[in-house]
Amino acid sequence: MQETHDPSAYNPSAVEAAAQKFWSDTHAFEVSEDASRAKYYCLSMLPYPSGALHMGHVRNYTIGDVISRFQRMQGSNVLQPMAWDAFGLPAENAAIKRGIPPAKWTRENITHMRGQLKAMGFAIDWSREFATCDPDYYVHEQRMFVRLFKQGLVYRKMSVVNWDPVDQTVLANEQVVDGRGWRSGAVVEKREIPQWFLKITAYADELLDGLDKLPGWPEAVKVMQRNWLGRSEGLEIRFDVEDGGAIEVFTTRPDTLMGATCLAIAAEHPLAQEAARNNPALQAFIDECRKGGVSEAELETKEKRGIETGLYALHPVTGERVPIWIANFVLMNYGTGALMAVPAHDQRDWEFATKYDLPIKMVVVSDAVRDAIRELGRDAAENTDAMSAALGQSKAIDVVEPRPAEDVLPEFENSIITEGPFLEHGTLVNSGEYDGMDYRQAFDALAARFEREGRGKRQVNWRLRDWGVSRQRYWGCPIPIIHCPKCGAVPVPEDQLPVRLPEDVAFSGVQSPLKTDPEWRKTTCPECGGAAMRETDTFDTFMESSWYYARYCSPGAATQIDARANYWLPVDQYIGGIEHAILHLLYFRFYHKLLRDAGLVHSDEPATNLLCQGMVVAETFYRDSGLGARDSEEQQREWINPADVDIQRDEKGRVVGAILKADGLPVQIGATEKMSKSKNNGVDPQLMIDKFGADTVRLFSMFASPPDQSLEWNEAGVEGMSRFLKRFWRDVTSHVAKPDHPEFDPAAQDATQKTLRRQLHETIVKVGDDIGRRRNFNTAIAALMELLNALAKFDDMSDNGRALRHEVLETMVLLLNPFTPHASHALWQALGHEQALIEDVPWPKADPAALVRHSVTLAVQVNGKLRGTLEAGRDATREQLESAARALPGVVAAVGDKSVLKVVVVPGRIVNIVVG
RNA sequence: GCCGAAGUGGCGGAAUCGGUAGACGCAGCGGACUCAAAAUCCGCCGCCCUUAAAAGCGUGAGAGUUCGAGUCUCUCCUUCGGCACCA
Repeated sequence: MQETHDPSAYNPSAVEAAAQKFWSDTHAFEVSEDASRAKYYCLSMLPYPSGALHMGHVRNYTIGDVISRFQRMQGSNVLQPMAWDAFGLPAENAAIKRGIPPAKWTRENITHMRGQLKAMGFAIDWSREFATCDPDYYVHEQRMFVRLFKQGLVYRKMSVVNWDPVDQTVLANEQVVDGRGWRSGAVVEKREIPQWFLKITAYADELLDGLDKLPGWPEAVKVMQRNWLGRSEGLEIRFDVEDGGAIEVFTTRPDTLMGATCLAIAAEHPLAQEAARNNPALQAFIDECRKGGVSEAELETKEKRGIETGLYALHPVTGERVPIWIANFVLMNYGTGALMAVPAHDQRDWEFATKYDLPIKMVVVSDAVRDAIRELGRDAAENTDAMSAALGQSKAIDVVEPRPAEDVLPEFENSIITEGPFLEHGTLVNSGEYDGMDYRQAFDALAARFEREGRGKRQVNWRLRDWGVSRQRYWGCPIPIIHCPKCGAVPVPEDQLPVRLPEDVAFSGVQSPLKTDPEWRKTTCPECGGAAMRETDTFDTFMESSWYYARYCSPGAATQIDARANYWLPVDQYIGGIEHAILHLLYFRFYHKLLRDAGLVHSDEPATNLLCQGMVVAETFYRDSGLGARDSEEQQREWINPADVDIQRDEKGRVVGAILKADGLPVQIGATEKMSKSKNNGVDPQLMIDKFGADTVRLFSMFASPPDQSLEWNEAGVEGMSRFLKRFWRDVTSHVAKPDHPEFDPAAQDATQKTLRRQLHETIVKVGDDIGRRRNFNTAIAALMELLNALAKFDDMSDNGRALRHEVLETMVLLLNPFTPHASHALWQALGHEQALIEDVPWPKADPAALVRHSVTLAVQVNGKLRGTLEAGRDATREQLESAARALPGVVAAVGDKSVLKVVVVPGRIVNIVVG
């Protein structure tokens, strides 16, 4: 390589190795509690050790590192830790595929990926590292579970899972593809098995209210969590069943009760089971409902189907007979597993009623319809137009002929809705004594009535369900429970924890070794001493990732966490993928409240600021592989890695095609998608580090897009970053090679020097604001590039000019440090500093005198269109600005002989002349 | 199906509080240097019409609010993330 011939050229691998060695030798990132300094806890979501670092990791941890190093330069005591989310399904899959035990596979991956993270130069305190599969870690999780068990926050109940009837195993939702098991291809069934649950619903109110105390979290995440929690106020109402028994329904719209034309119950509802006993058609329908997976996406996109049971309930107000149906869209685990269908006022009920020809009865109307009805009551014939208009608004039928109100009204009330339901709140009609009431009045009146009659009550329902933590898998934390035939489920006593997961197992099949090994589970009951069996299920891996952030703060503690945690917590900045917006971040918040209620932490929320990064995407390329036409589109394509493709362009630079480097023949260009194995569009960070150096990779991943948007990997763009760094390196090294110069003298500066120095100090302000407040790293880097471009045009070799160049370069080394810490470390030394940059060199401060501007450029518009610009003093009056604007040639031409109607003057920004 | 987000030049993106649309980078084009290439440096670069200038058009589509809309409101389209056992 040419660089090696020029000693002043930038050599990233040598620069980075030297900087990393220095940081490691000086333990630069190992921190401890120090009450005299402001703490800053910067946390990135811990990686799953899948084998190798991917670009998503690079992006995530670079964001965290930029913020960490920036905060350190602000004088904070910064903690940035790292660990491994080591339990999980992929290790089992790898074990099946390659015959390696999950523990071995996982630990080898960790070793490899740790080396890759170190090569990126992240300012991580490695002394706090752990893996969640370490018994030293999960023992605390087991203890916590036992404590919660004793507090009644843990319970066991039957719960539905995906069952593969061929492999005889439980499948994760991910392993169900189009309703079939991914390995066996068998149609998946729903099966109920006993599982352990954590009572997260006991904290539902607090999880909801807490969102209002998190101004540093993205609004989108808070909205998603709010909707997920799904608090709704309604009425629980009992419908008596004609031949005995009763069905409880929950509704948020009791005002539509008179419009209920059917009850729908879940297939798993006891009444459905009962009705099917002597009815083969019902049983067949229920069996049909058992087919397919349990994921909500699958259930909700299924065709809405139902079957009449032949049973009738009695309407709680009118006493009318209401048919009872079994419907596949009623969820047994939400509300009561039964609902009243009001087709006129609910989208799904409307579709169901239309499909099965059930009556649709309108009982709520809009204000416009209400007014029309009132008008009609006075004089029907003359108000048909108003009626039509109102009916149109409520999507109801047309009224053709003027007719008396007494004819029109009943028809209107019963016939509504050829297009769809009326979903808004309104005024009740066709509801007997409740006619004329609004939503709130009807709600209160019916609630009072049912509470008096003992037929119903006000009820707050949540969409949130308790957290099912049982997994029928091997590679996870064992659930510390012993099943005794006499004493039932008994928690493992403290002194017998941890229940260790055996790691030296033969893992060849789909079954968990814990379940197939007849010896492992044998134990004695802690209560009666009799023979008993261990629980063979393991925890959901979200259990481990729900409290790791707290463990970092108490390395080596004998308890789960100790007092040191309250120095660091809450996390000041949490960073991770937007895909974790709901589940992980909700469990994370929940577990923090559990730790708080155990007296271990003092805060209510685990993290004050949250940044959700977007995905890393890349172009895809493929060839049709010519398999059979019956195969799906995906299977017919052979995906080609972007590294193996050359792009072809026309003379304007537009992409016209792509060819495979190997054979020179064309390939198809696909969509730009998330990097994945299946689309073969992943770019290996290691190759990029080897080719360009970690600083360039860091710089590009921060420059290509703002952190919350998706990032498109593009190697030509990486080369651009490499050019910038090389240029900067050369500028600094050639500057320091020249003779010394005196201090910069502001009193002696000329106009060009003043302009450059103002840009320098504006850049200090902007970069600090972009990193510290806006978290827009791309624009911070753009501003630094602009400054370097300006410096390239500055060829002043006078003493003052050289002194200013020194100030610019030295400041840029510091401003770039969060992004390119290795190069900055080396260049700081090159600039002659004894002290290493990491040894708490502070962030530069802008000089207010350098920032002063004496004039501003204003845009001048005529009727909102730009017709010129105006250079004006900061203190110019509105009148001065207006007359100067009106004198501009472009303005004179645009105004012509039209009359000026209005002039809008916004000092410092714009003059807009409105003519007519 | 439900919840959330995003759509701006050939491409990634900028425009921070409703005030000059396209900063910065990539790609492309032209030039300098070189025996030549690479690297580097300089210049041009939204579309349309044009010798040029000027005008006109332009932020997914359609409407609205405003002196002024990429930005606010409504409707729609497309793409992406999540949907409780992938992590």
